[in-house]
Amino acid sequence: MRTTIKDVARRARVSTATVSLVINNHRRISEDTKKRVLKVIEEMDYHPSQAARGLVSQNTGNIGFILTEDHFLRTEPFYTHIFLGAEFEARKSPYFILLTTIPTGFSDQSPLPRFVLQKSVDAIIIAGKVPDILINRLNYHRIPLVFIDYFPGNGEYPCILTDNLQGGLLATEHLISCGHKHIAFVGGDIKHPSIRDRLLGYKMALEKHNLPIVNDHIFFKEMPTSKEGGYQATASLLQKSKQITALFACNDAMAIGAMQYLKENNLRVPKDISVIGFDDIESDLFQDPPLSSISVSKIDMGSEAFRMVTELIQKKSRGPRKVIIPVELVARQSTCQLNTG
Amino acid sequence: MRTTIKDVARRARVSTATVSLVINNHRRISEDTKKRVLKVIEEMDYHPSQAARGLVSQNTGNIGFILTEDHFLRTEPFYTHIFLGAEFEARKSPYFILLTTIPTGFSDQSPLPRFVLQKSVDAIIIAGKVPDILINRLNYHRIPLVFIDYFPGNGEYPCILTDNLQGGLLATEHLISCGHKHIAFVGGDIKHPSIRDRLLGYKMALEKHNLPIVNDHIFFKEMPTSKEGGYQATASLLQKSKQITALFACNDAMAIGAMQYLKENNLRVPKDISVIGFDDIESDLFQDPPLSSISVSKIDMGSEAFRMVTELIQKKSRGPRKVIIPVELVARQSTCQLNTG
DNA sequence: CCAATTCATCTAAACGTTTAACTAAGCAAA
DNA sequence: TTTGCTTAGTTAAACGTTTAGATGAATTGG
Repeated sequence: MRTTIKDVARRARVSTATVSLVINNHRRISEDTKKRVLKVIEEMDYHPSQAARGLVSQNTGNIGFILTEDHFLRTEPFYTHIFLGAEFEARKSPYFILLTTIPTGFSDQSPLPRFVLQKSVDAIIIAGKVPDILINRLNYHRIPLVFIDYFPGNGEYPCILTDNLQGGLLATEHLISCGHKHIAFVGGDIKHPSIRDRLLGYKMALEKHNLPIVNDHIFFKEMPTSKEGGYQATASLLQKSKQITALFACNDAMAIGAMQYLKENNLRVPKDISVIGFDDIESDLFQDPPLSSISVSKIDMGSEAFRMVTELIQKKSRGPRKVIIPVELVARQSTCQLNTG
Repeated sequence: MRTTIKDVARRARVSTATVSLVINNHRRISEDTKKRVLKVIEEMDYHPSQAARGLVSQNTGNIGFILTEDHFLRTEPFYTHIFLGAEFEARKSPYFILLTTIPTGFSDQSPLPRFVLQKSVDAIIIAGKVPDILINRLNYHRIPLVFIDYFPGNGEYPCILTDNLQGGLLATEHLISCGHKHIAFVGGDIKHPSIRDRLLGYKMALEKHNLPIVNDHIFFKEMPTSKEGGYQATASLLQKSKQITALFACNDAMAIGAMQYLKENNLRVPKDISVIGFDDIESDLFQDPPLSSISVSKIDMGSEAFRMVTELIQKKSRGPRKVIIPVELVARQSTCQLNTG
C-alpha cells in the first residue's frame, strides 16, 4: 500500500482537503499548518497519485512528442538533442513526455499515435518537418500543438525556429570575409522553409557585398539533404562551374558529403575549396578537417518548446508565438583565407 | 466532456460493469452482448480513461526507459534504435514508455528519475552500461528491472544481450577465412562484459584455427570506445607490430577511427589491412570503403525487452531469463582476401 | 417438481485526489 | 449586543473505472 493523502492527513491532524491545499500551494492555509503538513509529507515520502489527480482534474499530465522515423534515426543526434532539451525541462515540471515516431510517409491510412486516440496527452510537440495530413488529422482531435524547427500553415501555431536567415547570412559573410567571391550553395528539398531561409540569407549576403547571384552556383534540385545528396550536388556544381572556391552547404550532412567528393577528386579543403555547413551536429568533429558550421542550441530549442507547451495548456499564452533561437558562427578548419596565389 | 463508460452502458442498455467486462474480454459475457457493446464503443469512439483505470487497478500504465546521456547522444543511433524497438512493441500494448536519461557519472547525490520517485512507472528498462549505484538505488524502490545490452550482478535480472561471443568468433573467423594470420583486436573499456565476450570470441577463433594469441596484437587499455579511441589504439598497435594485416575493432566507432588512422598513414583498406567492426551502426555506410561488421537487430533487442517487461509485470515470467539475440556477419568492402603477393 | 448448479448480468463499493460549499471562530463596526 | 466580514479549515461529492458479491433466470440431476 502506498502512502495516500489520508495517511498524511491523519498524521498531520488535518483533513485531506487541507493536505491537498498545501500541496497545491493554496493561499488560504496558515504558515503553521503548511509547515507541519509539509514536514509530514517529507517524513512519509508522500507523492500524490497522478491517476487520482488526473481523474478529477481531467488532464493527463503527459505531453506527446512526435518525430518522423527518419528524423529520429538520423545519424546526427540533432532531434535527439532537441528531445533531450524538452525532457530536461519536463523534469522540472509535473509533466511526462511520451515520445513516439510516425512513418516518414505518414498518410491518410497511417494510424495516429496511440496517445492521440486515447487522449493520453494534454498537448503535443512536433519536431521537424511532418506531412500536412498529420497536422490536419491532429486538428480533428483538438489537441494543442507546438512546432520545433518547422513552420506549417500561416502562423496558427506556436513554433520554435532556428534563425535560418541570419545563419545563411553569417555563413556566407564568413566566406566572403575570407576573400571568396564565387560561393556555391549546396541545397536540397528547397520547399522546406528552413532551407529556403538559409538560401535567402545566402543571397542577401551576396547582394550586400555586391556579389552577383549566379544560377549555376545554386543547387536546389529536390533531393535528400544527406551525405549522398551533398556528394552529388557538389559533383553537379563543380561540373557546371570551375570558378567556385567555396561551398555553403545547407546542412552538415551535405557538407560532409561535399567534402568527401572534394577529397576523391583531389581538391583540398580548405586550400582549394572552403566548406561551411549548417546545424553544427558535431558528430564528425573527428572529421578531417573539422567542419565550420552555423551552430544553434538544440537543447534550448527543446526546452523553449516545452515551456511554450505548458503555457499553452495553462492558457497563459497570448496567441501563437514564434520564438527564433539565435545562431552562432563556428569557424573551424574547413574554411580559410582564399589562396590568391 | 469525453465519452465515458456510462454513456456506452446507457446506449448499449447494459450496466457499466458489463461494458467493463467486455473491454477486458472477460469470458462470462455472451457473444450477443459483447458484439452489441463493442459496436457501441466503436460508434461512440470510446476510449477508457487511463487515469480511472490506474486508480482502481493500482498500476500506472507506464514503463520507464533509462539511458545514460552519452549513450543517448552518441552519434551512432544504436540505443535510439533499441528504444524504437521497445516503442514499436509498446504501441501494441496498453503501456506508454517514459524515456529519460541519467548523467553518465550518476552518483549517490544525483537525483533519481522523477518517474521513480513519484512511482509513475510499473517497471523499468535500462539500456547500456550504467553505474552500479543506480541499480542499488532503484532496488530500494522495488521496481522490476530489465536490462538491454548490459548484464549486471549475478543473473538476478532479466536481460537482453547480443551474442557477443559468437560475434567475436564470426568476425575473427571471417578474417581468418580471408587468409589473415596476424589479426589485431582493437579494444577499450575491457571491463565491459560485452567487450570481454567479443575478445573471448576473438581468442576462441584463433585457437580453433591454431593461430597464436599474441599479446602485442591485443589492445585493451581502458579508453573510450570511440573514433578517437580507435585511432589511438590502432596507432599503438601498428607501432608495436609490423605483421598485422587485419583489425577486429570491438565496435564500429573504433573501426572508423582505425580506418582514419590507416588512411592518414597511407595504408589502404582493405588492400594493405582489412578492418571489421561490431554493431553495424550503418551510420557511415557512405564511408569509403563500406565497413564490414557484425550486425545485431537493435529493433529486436528493444521489442524483446519490452515483451519481457510486460511479462514481468504480469508475473507470468518464470525467473530472470537471459535472452541472447543472434548476430550476423555483414561482409562489406573493408575486408578482403589477404594479398599474399 | 425441487434443489443445486451454471450462466449472464447487475449493484455498489473502492481507488486517491480536488474543490465548491459550508462552518466556526475571531474581530471590527455600529 | 448584533451584524457582517475575514480567515482557516472541514465536509462531502465528484472524477471514471474495476470487481467482489448479489441476483435472477435457465439448466440439470435426482
